[in-house]
Amino acid sequence: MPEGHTIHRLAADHFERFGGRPVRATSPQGKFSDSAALLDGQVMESTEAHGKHLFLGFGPLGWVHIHLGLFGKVNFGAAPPPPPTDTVRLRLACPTAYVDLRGPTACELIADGEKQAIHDRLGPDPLRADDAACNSGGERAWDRVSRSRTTVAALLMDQKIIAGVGNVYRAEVLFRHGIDPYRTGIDLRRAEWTAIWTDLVELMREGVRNNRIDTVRPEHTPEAMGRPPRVDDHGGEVYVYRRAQLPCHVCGGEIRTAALAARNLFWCPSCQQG
DNA sequence: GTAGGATGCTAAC
DNA sequence: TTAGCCTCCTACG
Repeated sequence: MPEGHTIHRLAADHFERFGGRPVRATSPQGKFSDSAALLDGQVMESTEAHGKHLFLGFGPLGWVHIHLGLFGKVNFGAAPPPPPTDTVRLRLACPTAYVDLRGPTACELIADGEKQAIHDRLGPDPLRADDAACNSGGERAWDRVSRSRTTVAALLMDQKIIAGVGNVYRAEVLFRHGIDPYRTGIDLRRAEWTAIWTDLVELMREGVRNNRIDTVRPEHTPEAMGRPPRVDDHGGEVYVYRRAQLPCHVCGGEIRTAALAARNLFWCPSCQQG
């Protein structure tokens, strides 16, 4: 689930249900009990996302900083909440709704300064308004990308360079621009990077709206290509992600996979030669 | 029932 | 580069 679009969506969903109201906070699993006791009865004043980091603002008390990691899950429901299972790290509840957090890499109560330190070590986020505006984030990322001998596939996953992109968006955006994932940053042209950045802004915004990742252009949908309808098993329509050894939707060639920076990379060698 | 993998990241070597 | 963290789901006996 969790790439940047998921986290921005979670920020909005938390605020919609709990924003401006006092919440009940518990940690059935126990690992967040002390902080939950402090939060209990406090007002959630704001919510915010930067890359894959979620911040729930509780005024002078500080922020709940949540990072889902690979396994973390968030589940919203309508009141009354069912009895929590023992894996629930944090449950927040108000008279109308509740939310359960399970398996996060991080769930901690932090102060303003600690929150700022997290922002400082993250790169620009295509989903943050000031980064998207006038391509300012894209330009900032280009400063680093254009000087790097690292592959573009690895750069896209580096949260210091660009925040919020995960394994699905990296594979898909490279396919959409016909870029060989093994090209290095220093070898990319500025126009290619600008196209990647502006595409990510659009794709990820749509990801927030739909709460899933769809990357297939209208002219390549099964209907447009005269092929039977399909469902990718992670819930969105994509070109290459987790489609190893299947035929490319565009050229029919075989999608390849390889380990890169401890993650599975997927690409179409014939469509991505640029 | 069990093993293994997954849209992530960090610390330690 | 690797191990470790945390949970859920699928594939396989």
